[in-house]
Amino acid sequence: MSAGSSEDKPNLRSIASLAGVSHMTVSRVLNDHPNIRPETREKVLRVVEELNYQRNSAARALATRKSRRIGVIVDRPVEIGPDSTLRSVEHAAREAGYSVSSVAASPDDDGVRPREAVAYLTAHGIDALCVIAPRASSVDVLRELTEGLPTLIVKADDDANFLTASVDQRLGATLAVQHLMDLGHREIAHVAGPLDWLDARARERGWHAHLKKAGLHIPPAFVGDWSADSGYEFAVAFDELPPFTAIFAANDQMALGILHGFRDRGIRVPEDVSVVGFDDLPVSRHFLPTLTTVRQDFHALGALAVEILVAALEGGSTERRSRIAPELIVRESTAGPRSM
Amino acid sequence: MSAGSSEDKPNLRSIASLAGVSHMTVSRVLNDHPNIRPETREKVLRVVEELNYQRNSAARALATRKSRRIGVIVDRPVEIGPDSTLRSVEHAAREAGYSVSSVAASPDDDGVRPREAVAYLTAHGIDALCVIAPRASSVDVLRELTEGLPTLIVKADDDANFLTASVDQRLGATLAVQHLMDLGHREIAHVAGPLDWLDARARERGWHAHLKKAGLHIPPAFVGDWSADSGYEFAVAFDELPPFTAIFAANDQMALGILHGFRDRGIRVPEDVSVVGFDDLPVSRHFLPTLTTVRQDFHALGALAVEILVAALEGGSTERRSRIAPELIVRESTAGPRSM
DNA sequence: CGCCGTGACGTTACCGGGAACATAGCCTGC
DNA sequence: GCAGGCTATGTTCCCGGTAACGTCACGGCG
Repeated sequence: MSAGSSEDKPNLRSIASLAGVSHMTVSRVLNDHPNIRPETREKVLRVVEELNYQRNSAARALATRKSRRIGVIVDRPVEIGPDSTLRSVEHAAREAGYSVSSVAASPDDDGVRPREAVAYLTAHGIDALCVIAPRASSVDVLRELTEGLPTLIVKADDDANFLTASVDQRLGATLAVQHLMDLGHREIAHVAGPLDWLDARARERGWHAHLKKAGLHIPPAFVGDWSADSGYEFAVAFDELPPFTAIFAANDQMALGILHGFRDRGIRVPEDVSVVGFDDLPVSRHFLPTLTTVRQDFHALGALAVEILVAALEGGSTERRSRIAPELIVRESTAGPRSM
Repeated sequence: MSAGSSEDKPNLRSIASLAGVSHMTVSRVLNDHPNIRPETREKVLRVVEELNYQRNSAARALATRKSRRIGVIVDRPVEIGPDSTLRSVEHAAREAGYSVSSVAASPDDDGVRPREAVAYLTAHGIDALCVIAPRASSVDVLRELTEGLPTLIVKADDDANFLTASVDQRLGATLAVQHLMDLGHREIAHVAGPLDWLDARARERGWHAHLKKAGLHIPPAFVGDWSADSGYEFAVAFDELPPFTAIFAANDQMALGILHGFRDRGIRVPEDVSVVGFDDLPVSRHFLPTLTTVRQDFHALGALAVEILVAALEGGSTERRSRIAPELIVRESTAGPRSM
């Protein structure tokens, strides 16, 4: 907004001169030192605000000999979904001589708030950004926030603003639906994730498109929230046999909830209804019945993301996107339809 | 080992003077510049080696204007076990104005190698260290590696060298065993995690001690590897009804594998055998049967760990350790013994 | 034989903050 | 009326690296 003022990032000195004080005064204001006149403080803070100044954490760390960073060692993390992608991003980054700072959604809030997350990360100094399991709304916000910051988003669609890498979600959905069709199912429902999530959307579209191509009836998708609880809720909504013979669930957790809900309703899987999940969690092969699902190679995905990012950072960015093929894993939860 | 040489950490200049060159030459050697005579390079590297010199990443970042750090945003991570502790450590650290660098075991290797992990973390500059889900052997190695680095280990026993925080594992085991005893069980088996893991050991000891206190028979514990697969293997080892009426599994994943294995063997849960898990994963309430388990508040644990660490870093370390109480969650997988 | 290019370093000036010390105005007390 | 002590601010130097440029010896060449 402000007419082309600063070429480079502002620093202590530049705001000091704009505020008409010395850089130490600015430093003191920022560090909440006492003995600063309120009016001076305000004057400084106004300039800080206006230039959107952020302290350089490296310089600070150098001067104070404190990094304000805590190292964490986690032995035997559980490898599930986006978490395992993060794990392998960290691993691959470490191999490439990079370190990783991550911001994850906590169970309390309703997802990461991209604005805060980016602010936090850039404040601590990053050369590149990687976004895992994004929502469409987040991507829109990121578009403006990541100006000049090499950014990779784990999503399938190409994007002029971002690097991308992904497992082919539509293909995964197609594999699941095709498997059910091969078994003879013609009424195939879908329990989707929240459709603001790109992965949820891609899986829903894959399901929809493949049914359409086969000329089958397309029921409305039920939209869950990724949790097993939401799968359970879906399943217990049917007193009698439901109006379909198979379900494609957008992830394994919801599929598990469905198995549970159906059992509570006396609906048998796979005799009455077949269920397919998505992800192939390490535990899914032990669900009862064991779960037919679409395996994603999260590990390869994380490694690929880092490879692309590092290439963009260091070399002439060769590839801007890449896609990994998922794989159908057939287990007990799917069989021919009851009417056969 | 080397007789008290350096007071402070070595830096480029100190190496340079010891090697009889200028600091720029050292810098060039370290950065693999051409135009360095092999003998000079070796001379420098020898000193670097001897002083165990590590570049200061903050200074480097300041000079190069590159942090070699990748920011990652993960939306909707799965909240399971140690992973969720890490999540809340990150969250709490962020709130306290700290950032986090983590090293996690990857599925390929056999756990984090503490020496490499600490080297990596210190190379990137950390003020403190937090170790989650540690093995006894790791703790021993860390003892010598973390000299002068405030370190918190998530473990129950007090330790003169480290800060500690934990969920009370023995109490958790006691709750599980007591619950089974209350139901009338007198033959209570245990499927343990690898006993090098402190948590596994604490749970095994809790089980053992509580059986002993009640004067019950103490069968040898079966040692799994935390995975559902290992629980399955345990369960399918019995053709007939097993020689116990209840099992306390050291985590929910192994419990799930046990449920699966018993179903494959035609052993009913809870009619033939009761099963109790540990952790209360979000999915455990949807296992079939739904799993009775011991809930750990991983979130509180992570927050507590950071609180203690930050207190140690900033204030006069008030508390050096703290313990959180677990909670028994009763579901379908436990009932009175078959002989009743 | 003097010129110039190049290899192998050394010197100096930064990067962007903060600690320590210096300074200038003002109030207080004797 | 002035020493002494605050308060609010400025100066200088330093943190530990790296970039840019300077220096010096050596060797080929016209």
